[in-house]
Amino acid sequence: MPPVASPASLGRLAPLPRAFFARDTVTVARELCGKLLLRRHTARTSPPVVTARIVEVEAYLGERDAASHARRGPTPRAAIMFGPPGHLYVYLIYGMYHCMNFVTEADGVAGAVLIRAAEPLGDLASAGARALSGPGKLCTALGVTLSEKGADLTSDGPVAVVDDGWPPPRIAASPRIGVAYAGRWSRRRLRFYIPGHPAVSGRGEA
DNA sequence: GCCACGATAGTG
DNA sequence: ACTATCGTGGCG
Repeated sequence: MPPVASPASLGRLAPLPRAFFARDTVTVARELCGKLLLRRHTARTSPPVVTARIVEVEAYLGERDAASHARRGPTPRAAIMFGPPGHLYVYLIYGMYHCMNFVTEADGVAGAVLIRAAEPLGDLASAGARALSGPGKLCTALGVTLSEKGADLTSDGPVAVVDDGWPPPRIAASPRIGVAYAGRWSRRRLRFYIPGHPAVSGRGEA
C-alpha cells in the first residue's frame, strides 16, 4: 500500500464534485472503489477529520431494481434517492445498524451506491481499527447516523469523498449481499470491490 | 392503527 | 442457525 498524505492535507483536497455523482450508478460505484472517505466530526473530543479508503460498494438502481429502496417509488424514506446527486442517503437496518449511500444519477432519477467497506487510515488506523468491513460496522466506526441523512457530499460537510490519486490495482464484481428476496435482481453483479484487499467484507474472493 | 420485515453482525 | 431492535411501508 503506497504512502498517503497526512489526514490534515487530505482534508484540504477538494471534495468530488456533483458531476461525479450525476452519472450512471454503476459507473459511479466502480469509480468509488479506491477513493477516500472523509468524515468531519464537530465534537471537540473527536479528531476533526477521519479518513478511510473505500474498497467495497454496491450499486442500487432505480425503481426497476427489486432490491432497491427506490422500488416502491419516492416514499418518505427513499425520496432522497430520487433527488439531486451527491447527497448522503442513510437508513437504519434491523433496528440497530446504519448504512450509508451516495445518491447518484440526474435529479429526478433514482440511484444510490451503498458503501460496504473501507480501510481505516490516519487517526482511525492509529486507533487500532483493522478494517471497516460491512456497511453497519463502517457507519458505527465513523459515527454516521440518520442525523447525517441528506448531507451534501460536495461541500466540506460531515462526509465527503476525495481522490488522492491512488489507483485500485483491479476491481471485481459479484452479486450483492443480503438481497436474496429480489429474484433475478439478486443475481446481477452490482457489487464492486478491490479483490484481495483485507478490508473487503466476507470472503474478498478473487 | 397495526404488524411483518429487513441493503446486518455477533454469538452458539 | 439464532436473534437483537426499530423505522418503514403495506394493509385495513
